[in-house]
Amino acid sequence: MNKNDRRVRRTRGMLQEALLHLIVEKGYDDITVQDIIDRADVGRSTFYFHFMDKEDLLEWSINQLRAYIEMQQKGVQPVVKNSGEIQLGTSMAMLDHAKDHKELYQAVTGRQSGAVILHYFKGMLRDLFEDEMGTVLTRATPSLKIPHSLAVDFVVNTFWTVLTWWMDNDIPCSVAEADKTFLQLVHSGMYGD
Amino acid sequence: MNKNDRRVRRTRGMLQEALLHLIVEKGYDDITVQDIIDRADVGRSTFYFHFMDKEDLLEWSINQLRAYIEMQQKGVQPVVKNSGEIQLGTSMAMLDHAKDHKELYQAVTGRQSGAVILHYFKGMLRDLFEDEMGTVLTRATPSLKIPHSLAVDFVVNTFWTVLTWWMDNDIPCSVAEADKTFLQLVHSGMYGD
DNA sequence: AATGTTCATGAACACAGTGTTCAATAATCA
DNA sequence: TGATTATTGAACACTGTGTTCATGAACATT
Repeated sequence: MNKNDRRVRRTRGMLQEALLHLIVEKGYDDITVQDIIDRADVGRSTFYFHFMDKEDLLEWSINQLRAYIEMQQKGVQPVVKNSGEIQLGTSMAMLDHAKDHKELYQAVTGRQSGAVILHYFKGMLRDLFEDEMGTVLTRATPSLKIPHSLAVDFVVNTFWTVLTWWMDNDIPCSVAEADKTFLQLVHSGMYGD
Repeated sequence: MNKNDRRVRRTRGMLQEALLHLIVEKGYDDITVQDIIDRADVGRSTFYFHFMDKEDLLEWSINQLRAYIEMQQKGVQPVVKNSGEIQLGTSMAMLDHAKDHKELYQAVTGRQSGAVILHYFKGMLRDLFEDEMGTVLTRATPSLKIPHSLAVDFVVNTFWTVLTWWMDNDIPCSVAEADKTFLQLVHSGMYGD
């Protein structure tokens, strides 16, 4: 299968678009392969020619997003200011993207979501944050008390918490403010500083 | 349907036990109703006489757990020490329970889990923590910068992070130490204090 | 111990969704 | 243009769901 064939690009594009729209409409878990091919107007056998199943299509779609975020993220170098404040590219890039695709992110962070989609999404976040933290953490603080793996999990889950909260409540809160809240929680918790 | 009928208690008990064992064996999502009734050795129609579906049985089971934890938790009053340290009953009670049912908690926190089970589990955590925090937060700090709903989410997710990390890595770390780590992250983040 | 009530059983059923196969057709590439 | 490669749709076997119903078993009560 030649991925540069115009037909292939077209088919995969339509399937991905159908998936994303359906996630917004009914949540990932309730989607059936039938729904996807109906919406994309693609033959059943065609779907299985490209992807093993629904999950395979999701994984591919998430990887497309990952590539995009990685591109955006490279613009912002992770920084540790003198004041102790941290700045990360990943969180800003993700929040920006979330702002531009609010419906999708509301669906992914909301109750309608699914275990699988969460798994892949958080997996992506983990990779992205771990990259940056490798740089920041060693530079910023040899005095970190908790294990590295727990630190990464903590950052990922705190980001997820803020993202979910930001998406759920229609709060007139800018990307910068959301990012600041995230960094504050990670850095100093609810009371520290 | 009389819930005190010995037959009812027996049937529901067998179904719950089957569910929990199957969660450990293959993860919630992969379980079918067929699996449950096979393992419980209960008729198909009997299952549907008691529960609407797999999810209904799960919800009932989680509520059983909630009742148990609430009982345990009441032993420990939430405290704010002079040093600023916090002490919560919920986290200790949960960690204790997790220690005694490690296989189950590993299955629930692990990759094999499911969206539905996470939803109910975190819902339970949210209720329990919110109760305690209503007391602690108002008493401890009028200077909390983030909204209350975000604070509760943050506590729940941070607890989930620590619990998951504790279950995943077979670290020889006591309940008290895990609880301390959790409280530190919530209170002061990774760097604060 | 007998009785009326309630629960448990298992087989049968219609239904929805999955993933595969195959021969025919249409679009693409070079 | 001709060879290649993707797409199509219908048919198929399969797995699991949730319901129904007549029969049998366990229960509480007197």
